[in-house]
Amino acid sequence: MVKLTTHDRAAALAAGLDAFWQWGFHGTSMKDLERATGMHPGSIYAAFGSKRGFYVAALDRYTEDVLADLRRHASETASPIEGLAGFVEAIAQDEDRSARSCMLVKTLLEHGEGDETLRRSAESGIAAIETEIGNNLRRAQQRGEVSASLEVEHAARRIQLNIMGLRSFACRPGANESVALMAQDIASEIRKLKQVPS
Amino acid sequence: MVKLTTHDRAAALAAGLDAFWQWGFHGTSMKDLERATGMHPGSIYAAFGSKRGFYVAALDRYTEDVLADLRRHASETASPIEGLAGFVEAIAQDEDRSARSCMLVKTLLEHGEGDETLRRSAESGIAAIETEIGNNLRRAQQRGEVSASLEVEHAARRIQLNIMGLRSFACRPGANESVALMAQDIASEIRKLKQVPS
DNA sequence: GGAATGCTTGAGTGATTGCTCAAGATGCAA
DNA sequence: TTGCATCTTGAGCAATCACTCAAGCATTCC
Repeated sequence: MVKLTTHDRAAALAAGLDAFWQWGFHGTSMKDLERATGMHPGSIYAAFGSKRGFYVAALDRYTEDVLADLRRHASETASPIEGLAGFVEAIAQDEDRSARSCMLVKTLLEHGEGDETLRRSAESGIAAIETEIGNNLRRAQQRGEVSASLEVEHAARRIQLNIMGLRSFACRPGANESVALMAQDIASEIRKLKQVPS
Repeated sequence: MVKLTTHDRAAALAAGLDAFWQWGFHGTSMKDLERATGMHPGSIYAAFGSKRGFYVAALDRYTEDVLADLRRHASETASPIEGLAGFVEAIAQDEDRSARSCMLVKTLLEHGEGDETLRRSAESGIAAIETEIGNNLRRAQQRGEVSASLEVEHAARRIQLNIMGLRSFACRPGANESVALMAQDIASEIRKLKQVPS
């Protein structure tokens, strides 16, 4: 068999994600994607089927990245709560991406009404992240770090809402310092979950 | 002098806002705007100068609407804190618009990088709303409803971040019930500002 | 009525959109 | 080397994009 692809699919996905992340789905033309990936139109269509297919693949990759990041923070401390708090604090510190919104929220807002495929794709990513946050909270319960009576799903949703807000807030021009403050606020609210009379 | 416009500018703005709100700037074509407003291209350009000009005018109108809504809620109770809490609760109850994101956040995310004009326009709207929330908090301080030591600007930003998150969260397909719960959470957090030892 | 004024009209502009596909390049087995 | 299979290439497709402008129209003043 011949080699499957000359172009590195992972690299193309990363470049495409970057472009879509900057300019959105409608704002990114195939010409932009050709420039970003260094691929010719035919190759892009061979690899991803369509512009929409490319977007979905890039979005899936984004979700994987976020999940990996969450797990990395969780593995760095014994405390799952500290892991979550650290994850939130890191959002404000990442210089490259702190000024960028959550790609999943961006997708949801751009295609809130209309493109069902992309909306579903975004929703499943958001649900996966919510589940992962919930897993951390449940682990915290098992360790006795957090009250057993905590409604995990509700709390996970609340944390995700905060993250969504934080990442959107971070898009405001010149919001750097206040984003850091807000991240601290949210992180300390997460840590308050620990302070339960045992 | 002849009559200035056959078409009602306010009605055109409302229709245009509705279209842009659904499909975003890039996702809404001039054809869509013609259908939505019932105007012909020439008339739209005579009234608003360009597609971008139309968008900015619609966005300004949106900001005015939100500010008016905030003031209405504030005027309905003697307590500014109750006014803010009621405003947040109402987001989940508005059936037409509860599934729609904040138009300002949508603009910010769609043009996070790139269109300076639209980004500035969105930022100034967000700043105006933040100021209005701050005014409410300051009024609450003057009434002794809230601690005089509350950092008003910080608290206003925190509330707005919550609202941004809530409105984005509300775009998730089938999130109605949990949006209502989240809105209750946020409203009760606002009310907690009242519980200060006097 | 006639002229002047200024909005409305919509066919049409060139540019750009997402996408295709025949031709060329490349790699491997025999 | 030959033949086959696969991948890459990029000019070019119809459709759509934002936008224009000369002609048509309604209104008002004299």
